[in-house]
Amino acid sequence: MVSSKDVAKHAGVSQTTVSRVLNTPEFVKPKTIEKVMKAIEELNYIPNDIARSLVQKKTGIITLISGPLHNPFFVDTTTAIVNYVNSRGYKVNVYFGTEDNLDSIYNAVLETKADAIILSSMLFQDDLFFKLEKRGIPFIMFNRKHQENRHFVEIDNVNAGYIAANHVLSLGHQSICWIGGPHQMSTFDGRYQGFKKAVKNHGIDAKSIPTFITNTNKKDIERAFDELLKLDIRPTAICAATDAIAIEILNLCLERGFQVPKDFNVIGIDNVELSKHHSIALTTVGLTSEENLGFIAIKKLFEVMEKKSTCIQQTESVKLFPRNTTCKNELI
Amino acid sequence: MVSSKDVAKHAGVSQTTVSRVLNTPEFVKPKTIEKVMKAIEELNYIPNDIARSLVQKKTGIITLISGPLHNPFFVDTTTAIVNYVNSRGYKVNVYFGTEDNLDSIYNAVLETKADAIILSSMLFQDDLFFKLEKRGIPFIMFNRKHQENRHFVEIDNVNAGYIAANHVLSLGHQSICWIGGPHQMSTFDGRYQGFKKAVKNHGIDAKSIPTFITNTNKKDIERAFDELLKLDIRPTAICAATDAIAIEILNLCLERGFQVPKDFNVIGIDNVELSKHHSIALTTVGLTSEENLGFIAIKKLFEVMEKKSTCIQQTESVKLFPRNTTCKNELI
DNA sequence: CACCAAAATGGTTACGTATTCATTTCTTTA
DNA sequence: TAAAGAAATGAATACGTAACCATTTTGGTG
Repeated sequence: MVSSKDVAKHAGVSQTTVSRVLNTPEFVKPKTIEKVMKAIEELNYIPNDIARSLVQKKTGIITLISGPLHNPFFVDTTTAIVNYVNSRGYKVNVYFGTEDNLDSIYNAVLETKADAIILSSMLFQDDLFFKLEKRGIPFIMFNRKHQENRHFVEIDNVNAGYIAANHVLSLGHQSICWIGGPHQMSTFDGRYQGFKKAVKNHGIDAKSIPTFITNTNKKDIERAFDELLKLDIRPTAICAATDAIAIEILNLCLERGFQVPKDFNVIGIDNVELSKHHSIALTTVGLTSEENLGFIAIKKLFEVMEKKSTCIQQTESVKLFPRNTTCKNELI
Repeated sequence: MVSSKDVAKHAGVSQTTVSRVLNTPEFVKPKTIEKVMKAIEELNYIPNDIARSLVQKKTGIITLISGPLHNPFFVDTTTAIVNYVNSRGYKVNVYFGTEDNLDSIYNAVLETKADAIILSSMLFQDDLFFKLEKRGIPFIMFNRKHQENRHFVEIDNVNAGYIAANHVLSLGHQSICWIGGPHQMSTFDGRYQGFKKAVKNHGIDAKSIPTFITNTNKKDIERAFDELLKLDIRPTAICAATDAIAIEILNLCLERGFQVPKDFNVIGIDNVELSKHHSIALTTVGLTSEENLGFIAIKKLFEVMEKKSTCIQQTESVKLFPRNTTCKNELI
């Protein structure tokens, strides 16, 4: 391992000067720069970023705790976040959190020196929030928020749920249902609140509406779908809390020989890139803005790191994206 | 920032002992461990992994240079790689390489102290290969290989191309075409070689077959597809070099009002997770083994890091996965 | 030519840990 | 109880860089 000392010796200058050539060349005589650069070249010297981190107390690393990529939402956000972070000259440590591995991820992350953390895995009540605040590293949540109501960027979940339910109800569907995830996550909770509100607005008793609260892995969604098929009155429209769930429902429908939207209407929330594919063409609710939620969040996080902002509390507006998985209820 | 020295002082021991408590507690008296742990607790001490990296000359970081996630192949490999690396207690620096940003990624990566590198972006002739060997860091390529023929895990690309072409030809399609990427990438080159071989085996002059070599972003694929539609004899089967291309072709077909497989048969290569979705149901060619290619590669990389292996040269066998985007040519 | 300010360079230290080697303390056994 | 060996601890150092402060060199001016 060739160090800046070796370069210094080889160039006949001090290590300090080598450091200056690389960081503040404007304070070094051109001729000296030349000498040092030549030595760097000849010795094939590469600065040790670890040593630099130690002395500067900056790692240039952002930690991302994302959900798994089989959820297309995280495909979009991970892309946006990683690319933005790298374009800013930082590195990204990526973790894909699931129910199983979150604890070990948190342990690893808390023992890692990163300049900031961006995560989506936070629960509404989560000790992690306080651990992070105690740790003193800037952090931001995207998609989900904590009950402390700080450091988050989310979509207007309540309104999204409302718009989704309202859409299918307005299309004449009398018998609808909800498939969502655990309400410890602000996302699912908010969206379901909005869903219920729309249902009530249409004069329907929310309690009469079949509601499936499930984990979001494939198997559990399938289990919920099987339950759904057993209902006495089979719903004509399925409101899914996320596009990921909706797209998996789509898959299950086709697998079982049902047609969408003929047999079932399906609507999601998130307006994921994949939902735009013409083989999917999922009706969904998503950001009014063109920007990706992960992108909005990571930009905000950099603002915090640069002390331009201190506390982020941002809720983005949403709108309907009608596509081919919903249609007027023919039975009317 | 509370350091191990602070803990030492607070516990009334030396810094060395603090270090030992954390790393080799079997050499420390139980009572001393207790004292130190109490101090760690009280001071809320967290070891500085950067300082540790500096002295141990190990960062615990693996660099992953992947392709972009809008390519579903990289969704699968990134998932497999990141999860495996994290399960081994390492961290992953992720980059998504495109035509535009590869140079800056390489610069960043070469200046980053990682314990190893796993990448898919290598060209068949690529200076990067030699730079990496010079750098002396273990590295492995997945999906693509370099002409030096070392450090790679790939699928049997030639056979994959052969199987794909053979499949549609055997279904009675006389007029077929090829859409692939630049041949500087071993993947595209190998697959096209196999495609041509199958064509010849069916007594067709390979030169008569329309061949579109395109960049793999959405716009360029669309451009190729438009060219395809202008052909005098419109092909009934489209062989795509990757599932990513095939799935985008699917999208374009539907967008333009064509039906698959009625108007066009489409076949891909890679057997990407998304291809199994019933809305897509893409016929494709993929690994015989159940394991993901990224998973195979990252396991091999760890073997190299542990000096169990030195040079990886692995080609995995493939087979056909017939689904709904291909069918017998009705015109026969 | 002498002097002074500005420019350029160098010596030393800190960052926080693991490691090496030396020293002290404890345990066992004759 | 003394000696020898084992167990436990500590002091000093290295890792490779940036930063701070001190020193030398340069260039311009009277």
